[in-house]
Amino acid sequence: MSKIRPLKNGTKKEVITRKAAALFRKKGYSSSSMRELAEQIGVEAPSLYNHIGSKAELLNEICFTLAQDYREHLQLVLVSNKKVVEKLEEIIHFHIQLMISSFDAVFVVNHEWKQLKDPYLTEFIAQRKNYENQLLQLIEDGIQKKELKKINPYVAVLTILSAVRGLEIWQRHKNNLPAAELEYQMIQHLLTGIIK
Amino acid sequence: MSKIRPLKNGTKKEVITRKAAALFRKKGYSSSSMRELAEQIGVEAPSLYNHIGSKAELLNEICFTLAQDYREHLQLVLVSNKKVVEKLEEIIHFHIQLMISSFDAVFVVNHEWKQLKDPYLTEFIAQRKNYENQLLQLIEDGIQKKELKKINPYVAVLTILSAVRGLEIWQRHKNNLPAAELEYQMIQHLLTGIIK
DNA sequence: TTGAAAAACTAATAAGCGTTAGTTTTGTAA
DNA sequence: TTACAAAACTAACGCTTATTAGTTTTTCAA
Repeated sequence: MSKIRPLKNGTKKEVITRKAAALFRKKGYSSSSMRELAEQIGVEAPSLYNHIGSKAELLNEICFTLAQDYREHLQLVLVSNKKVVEKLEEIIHFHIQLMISSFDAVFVVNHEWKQLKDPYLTEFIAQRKNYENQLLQLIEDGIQKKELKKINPYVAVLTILSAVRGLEIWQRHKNNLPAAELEYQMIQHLLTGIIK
Repeated sequence: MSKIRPLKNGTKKEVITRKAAALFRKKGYSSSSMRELAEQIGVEAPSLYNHIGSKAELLNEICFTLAQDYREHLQLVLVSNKKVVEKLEEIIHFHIQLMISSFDAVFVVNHEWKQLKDPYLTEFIAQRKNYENQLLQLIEDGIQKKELKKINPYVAVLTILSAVRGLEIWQRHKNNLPAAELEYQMIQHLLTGIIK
């Protein structure tokens, strides 16, 4: 067999991680075997261990790399001088873009984070809770500034996060609907409702 | 060990299925072992097979029992003489109620349906597609009757289904927010938006 | 061309899996 | 009390798992 060929600008470990994300998405983390992952790459399973430490490490990598993307973007938006509604639009936009550009990873993080082992599991939950809390504050800010209705901020965060998360279904369906149109429609729905 | 005691109005198989749903929710289907399930019930693993056929059968049972609940309720709502908006409210209401009354099962169906084996997997996907299509028609009906804005019906269905599905997070957080309040707020958000 | 490092290979291990076989215990009705 | 059926038990099978050990091949710079 030939050696694992790294893509341009990608270490071998990154290639393995990317393929792992794709496999984990299709079959789930626990149902994916290292043998199967190796086969996807064109190598025998033990060869993977020249580049990675363990199967669990792959999941850690996938989860925390993506979590950092989310956190960094949120910080950027929050410190900007925009209106609350514009900030919300930007956040939703980013979630949709990430769903498109990193579908496998987004899906795996959403579905398989529970398979993380401590201390990673605890850390992941803490980071996510923090993200939710920052969104909560943003919504409360919008209500206080009278940009938003007097809604329950917790439910608003829940609804928005759930909706963007649900985009995986749209991705899965390989729909004809273009991303820009989807994004516009979903933002409209979440911000202004559907009743005439 | 003592025999498996059926609850009032519950066969032994139902007890096992209920415990399985709880275990599958906490650990995922593939990461749950029959030995662990047996331990939860207070019995040795092989004893389970006096009551069930296989591990896969448990997942089938969980998925299709719940799917039938959804389908039956949708039929009931669709044939009623209500306005489209009222029908939507009722559907959202039912999803929330089911999330409360059958949290384990709802969660397992949402997360583990992929682990179904054919022909059950194919049948499940078909049923879900059918459910989505009926919702789509309802939304289109609402637009035509000018009850709803001229939105993209597909995105509306996606957003609504995703939002109610995301209620698992609310359930998980063991929040103080009462179900009735959550339900009212979420319906308001989904139907009328959050912008003032 | 050589030599060292990187990365592939084969073989194997220990643990865990769902499940079956065969046996013993338990519950119940006659 | 007896007898039958239900349901528990122990032991084990065949398979898959992630991972390690040890060896060979490949790559690449000197």
